[in-house]
Amino acid sequence: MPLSREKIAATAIRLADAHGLDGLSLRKIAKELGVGPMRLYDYVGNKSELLDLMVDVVYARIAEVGQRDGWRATVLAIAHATREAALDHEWFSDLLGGRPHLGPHALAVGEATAAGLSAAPGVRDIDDLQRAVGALNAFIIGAVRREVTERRTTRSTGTDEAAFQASLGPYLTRMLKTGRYPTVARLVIDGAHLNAEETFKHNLTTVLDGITSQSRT
Amino acid sequence: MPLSREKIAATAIRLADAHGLDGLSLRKIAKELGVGPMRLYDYVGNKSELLDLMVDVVYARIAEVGQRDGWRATVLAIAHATREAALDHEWFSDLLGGRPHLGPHALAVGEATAAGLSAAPGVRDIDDLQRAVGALNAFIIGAVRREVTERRTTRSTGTDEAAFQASLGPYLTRMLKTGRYPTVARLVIDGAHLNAEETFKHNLTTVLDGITSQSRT
DNA sequence: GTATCTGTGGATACACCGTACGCTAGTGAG
DNA sequence: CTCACTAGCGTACGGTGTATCCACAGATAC
Repeated sequence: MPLSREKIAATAIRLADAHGLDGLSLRKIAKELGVGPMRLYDYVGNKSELLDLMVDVVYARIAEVGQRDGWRATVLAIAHATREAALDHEWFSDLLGGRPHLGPHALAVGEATAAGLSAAPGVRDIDDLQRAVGALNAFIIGAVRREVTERRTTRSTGTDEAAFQASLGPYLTRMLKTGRYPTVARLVIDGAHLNAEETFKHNLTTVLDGITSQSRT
Repeated sequence: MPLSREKIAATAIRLADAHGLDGLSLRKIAKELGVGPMRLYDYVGNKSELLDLMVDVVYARIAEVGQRDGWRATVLAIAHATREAALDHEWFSDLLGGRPHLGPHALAVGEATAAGLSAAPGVRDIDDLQRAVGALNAFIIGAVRREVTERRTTRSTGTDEAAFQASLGPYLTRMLKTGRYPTVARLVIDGAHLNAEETFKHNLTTVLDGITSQSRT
């Protein structure tokens, strides 16, 4: 059985997609590949390195969005591709931002993002660019993390109102009845369940508008 | 030895502060408290519940910022308190956003944030509020996660330029020499190391400005 | 006083994890 | 043929979360 980093990573991704990071172990990967667990160490130094490799494989997909017409379209495309990738590989959102991502594809995505933002109005010098990259990446990391968490919660509590009421609902209902959280109550009770993709897009635009309207502080 | 959830959580927080979440185990907590590990299960259902409890203890501290004059000052204070808490308890940034945080203190912080934002210009109805809360929380989660990651990286690679050059630097230098990442290279080589607190504040302002300048879409 | 029951808490065990290390078999060179 | 090296597997170690059982002490009933 010939092995390679790519093959190990692909198997790991498949297992993580199916079972999450908690369900991913080197033994399981090895078993899936029909080899002994220690074989994997010929190709990856340790589990952490394997996780980094998996992240970079996902970044390879994000990097495929390519150049768009104009900085804004480019940055938007990258952000949306990141979100799509995280929804397809939910474990990615658990890892995103948790370590420096320096694989070749992560660097390529970082380059495309930074190059795009460097052309944005409001970004006048290297400091501006650093702040803008930071703001955008912070938003993306946080937004996909929250969205994946919400999907997982919905999945584990049921996808309809009745199932929610049966599990998390009683506790939350009891807390909201205290009257201590009126705005949260309004959000939970009255809040339409906004379309996630449109929310992401809207808030991404909010952040970009904030970046482009920045005056020198 | 009388136990309580509070005592267990406080011990867990102390251990996690010292050793990170990877260095936290129920056995170690139990040992620190001088009891058998299974004793903890009289007070917390499982490890996951303990982590949620720890998160809510940190939120109790964030909730202490109290009301400020005006929505903006309130929201800024909460965001800064969240960052401070995450810097004091770095494991908090690993958990933030990864599960719904519904403890009483987390709800209190959520309430203060939402109530503040509901008074912001640009937030006209419940949908606007939901999007604004989402954008702000996404930013905060992402920003503290990135900042803590950067601190950890700096700590593990050394705090000066020579140590960085000795560890991560060779790989990154080699990658940047390829010429494939010119903007990233500029950021790494020319980029001043911006003050983290000021960057957070600046970018937080950017997001809030984006929120308040939103026209109906 | 003795016997029995109940509750508390520790000990043991299980299934699993990442990774160190040793051993064996096969292959190639001399 | 013998020896050395390499590839790969098996075993082991120290650790994890959590299930389960047992012993002991105290309380209660007779």
